[in-house]
Amino acid sequence: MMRDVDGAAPTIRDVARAAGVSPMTVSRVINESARVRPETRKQVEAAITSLGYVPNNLARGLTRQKTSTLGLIVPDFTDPFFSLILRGAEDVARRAGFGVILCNTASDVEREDAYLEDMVAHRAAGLLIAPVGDRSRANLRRLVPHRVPFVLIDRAIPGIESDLVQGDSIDGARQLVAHLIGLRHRRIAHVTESQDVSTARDRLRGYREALEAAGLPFDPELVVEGKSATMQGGYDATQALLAREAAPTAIFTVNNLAAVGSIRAIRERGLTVPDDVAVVCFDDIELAALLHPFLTVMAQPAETFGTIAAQLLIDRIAGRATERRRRVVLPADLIVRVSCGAERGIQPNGG
Amino acid sequence: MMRDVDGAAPTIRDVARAAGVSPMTVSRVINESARVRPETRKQVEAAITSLGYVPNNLARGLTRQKTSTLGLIVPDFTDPFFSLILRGAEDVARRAGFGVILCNTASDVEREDAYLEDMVAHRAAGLLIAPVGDRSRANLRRLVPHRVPFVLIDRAIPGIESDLVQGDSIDGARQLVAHLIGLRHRRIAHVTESQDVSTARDRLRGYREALEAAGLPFDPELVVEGKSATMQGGYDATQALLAREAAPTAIFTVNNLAAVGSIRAIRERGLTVPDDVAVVCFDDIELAALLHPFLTVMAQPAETFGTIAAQLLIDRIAGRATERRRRVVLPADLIVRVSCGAERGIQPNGG
DNA sequence: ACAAATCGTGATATCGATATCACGATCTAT
DNA sequence: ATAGATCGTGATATCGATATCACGATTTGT
Repeated sequence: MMRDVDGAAPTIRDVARAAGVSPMTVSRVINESARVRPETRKQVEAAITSLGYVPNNLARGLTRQKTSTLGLIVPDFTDPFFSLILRGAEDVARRAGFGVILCNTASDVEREDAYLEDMVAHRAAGLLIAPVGDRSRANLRRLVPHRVPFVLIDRAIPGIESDLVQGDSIDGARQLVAHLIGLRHRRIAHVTESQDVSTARDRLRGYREALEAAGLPFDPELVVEGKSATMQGGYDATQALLAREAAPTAIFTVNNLAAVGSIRAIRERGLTVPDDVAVVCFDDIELAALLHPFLTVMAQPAETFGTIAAQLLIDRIAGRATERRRRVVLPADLIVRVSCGAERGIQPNGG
Repeated sequence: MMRDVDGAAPTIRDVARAAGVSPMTVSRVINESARVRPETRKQVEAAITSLGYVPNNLARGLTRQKTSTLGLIVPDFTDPFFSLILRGAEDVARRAGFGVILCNTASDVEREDAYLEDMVAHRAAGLLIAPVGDRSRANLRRLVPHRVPFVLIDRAIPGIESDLVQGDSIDGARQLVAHLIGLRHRRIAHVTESQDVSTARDRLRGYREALEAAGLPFDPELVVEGKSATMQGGYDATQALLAREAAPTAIFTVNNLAAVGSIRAIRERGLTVPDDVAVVCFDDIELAALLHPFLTVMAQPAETFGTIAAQLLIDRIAGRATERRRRVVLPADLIVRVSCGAERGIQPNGG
């Protein structure tokens, strides 16, 4: 077994000693910035590789008073929507020389707060945040005095005037519901989540607008708020819906995970999608769709959410941004598959 | 608009001044460790909240010569298998007071190397690594002199004697193939990835063992190595397979993503799964399965991979581990659904 | 009641890298 | 040829927190 000469990791001083120069010169070499005699540079580089020296980021960040780390905070990174955002953001960040710290809030405001404080403690250069909801407002406000720039993703928060990348939830919901109406559905339910989340509010609004545009009445009984936009939330809400006397013939769920739960609940009741109940939702599940093109969805360009948000943030960190907030709204695409019942022609099923 | 009194973030010195004590006393308060008069503590705590002070982790890490950050390095965190691992690991880490930095290598050895160096620079307390493959060996070796403890996840690397959490790929593959054989398949193909990856080697071995046990010949023509264990890899490999004269009646793919690609290729050729070609694979796709229980898989407890690996790592960091490496092998479960053709009874389709 | 132990607090040095200023050596311009 | 600019390098202070030692004040034991 080989043993290191020295137990601790080599420092810039060790390199300096080995190369016969001052630490300052080593610093110049590793930062490629200043004028160093080529000969000296070579000596230093040799010392660096022979010692396996890696500069200490902590010390660097401390003196420089800033790091090149971005924080990325999402409610759940196993959700394909968010994991795509992460991938997009990570890619752009890395290309720009930033490292990325990922945080999973599990839609828990306190956990979110803990992570935000963590990021402040780490002196992250900036944050990309898909907040838990409006209740995150206090968390984000606490960020301001620390001067950490951040960009909100997917969810807006009234009163928070930061940069923002989001989808067009209102119009997307309108389209989805209009599509159902076009298929002759009249009793269309909406499974949503806490109205604390801007996308949930917007989608509910789009739902109402679509009904109104078609001259259909809005029935509050048909809107059920699951505990969260997850399978469990969708499942529970749908069970409640189906237990009603006048059950809906179609359901629009606030996102893809809720739709999966919804479909489970429908099937467990012995009903069929789309024959008994049509289902549409926001956000695609790419893997599932490839295996079996089933779910009719309003697909958002999730990865692009991530890349654009990262770009906005990096611009701002670099001071390349205007003072004013920037708001990017990306359009969503209606992808018609089986679950809405469209392939059966324009025949209604509810009569 | 409110303006901060001071432009910079408050330091421990600012808190000390505000509370009328020395920085050392503030340090004692925020570390809850030492004896501080309750009265003093209260004053300090008041100063902390009023200033919104957050201790600087960089400085802390520098003096303490260690951080409470774990690095988590995976080939692709949009892959549901890895994203579950992440969730498990992140959960355990957080509970133990560790932050987590996530890195996506995109199965690129050089990118992996860059990330590892990053983690060393950050002085991460330890690393959880699902390596790209055996070619990661050099990367990992470079870690040793820095004394960064790490745990390998999912993939072993010959010659790297670290802690390791993996599934039983040999037996899992054996079971999957035996299942196909039990369904009377005789020409069973295997879509694999680079043999640089231990799981790919093991699964190939299990495949061979199952054939052997059944007295079936091993035909190298039926083993195709995709460029990667992704949809594209599975798609390309399967296209090649189906172009052969004696096409297989069943395909065992090295993982779930490859299976999705495989199925696409099969369908594009106008064939049906499982009637024309049966498909089985490693790793479940939970979301897809809930929507439509189709894929017959060998399901690994991915989240448990993450939790156990994190525990092993944290133990080691805390010095609570033995000197010897620990190797945890978790069993996989065969989940029979549609794609293998089992529901058609034991009727063969190939003759 | 008095020595000894304990308590609460502070002064100082340090972690590793870099910003800043300084300084001798070399180069440039006229 | 000589003043002035430029180059290459180093010395020193500093970033923010903490380890360590020190020291007066209080408590404890007998």
